[in-house]
Amino acid sequence: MKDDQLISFEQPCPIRDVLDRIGDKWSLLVLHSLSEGTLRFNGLVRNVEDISKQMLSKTLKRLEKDGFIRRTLYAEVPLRVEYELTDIGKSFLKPMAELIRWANANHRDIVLARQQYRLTNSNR
Amino acid sequence: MKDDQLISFEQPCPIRDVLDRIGDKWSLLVLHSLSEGTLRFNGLVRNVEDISKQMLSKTLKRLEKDGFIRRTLYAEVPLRVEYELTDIGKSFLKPMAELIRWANANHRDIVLARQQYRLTNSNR
DNA sequence: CTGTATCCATTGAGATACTG
DNA sequence: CAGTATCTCAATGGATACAG
Repeated sequence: MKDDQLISFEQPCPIRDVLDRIGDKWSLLVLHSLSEGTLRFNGLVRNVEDISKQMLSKTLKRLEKDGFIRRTLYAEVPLRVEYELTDIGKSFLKPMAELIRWANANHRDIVLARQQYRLTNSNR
Repeated sequence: MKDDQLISFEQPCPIRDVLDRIGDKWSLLVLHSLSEGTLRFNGLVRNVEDISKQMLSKTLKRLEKDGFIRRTLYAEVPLRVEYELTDIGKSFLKPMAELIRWANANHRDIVLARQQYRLTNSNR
């Protein structure tokens, strides 16, 4: 596949479709949390900084629906539910790590560019 | 840097900050369009499938503000404006290509997982 | 040619309270 | 323990018309 054909515009566009899932506020953080291993619901609440139970619930459902994670219910008392990455989820860790690495490495430059932009366009 | 420290929760979290910029609907497609070289406004409108002038304008402004692209105005008649990637923008192409490659490679599996999920949970 | 202004519909996200 | 229901607010995105 040639580089200039990386983005396909067939319906639905894969990159658009994938971005719609992981481009939200929490998905990447949840996936990262699960990269170390299985976690329970409240474990994720504690592990993912500042996420509410409600947003975690929604995020987990979407990720499960798209096959990134697997939900296992143990009918015990009290209830136990475990979340873990599927093969799809695990394979996604690699490009995700690249993205995170880039973000960490370049965040400072972006912040500086933003400041410079504000200075240059203070005459708005 | 250890892998489990890839995501920093310092304020502001770099990955959150970067995702907020490129996680929207058009940024990635615009950056990809510019990866081949300089383009003018209407060139981008033609190049980026289905984007409206208004969304292109907003997207370009954000990308410029964050230092991903550079806008050059030529005061001719008629007006000419050129957009091109900055060094930050160019360096971002690498992790972006990884992401796109993954999306293209795994999109089919995601669609299948989604169908399977619907079948399994038809008793909702 | 290169945009901006305005209005509107949809979605994401947070707070709180409640359930099996 | 593991969620859901409801409400509200803010941000995104799209259509159309207008402007320098």
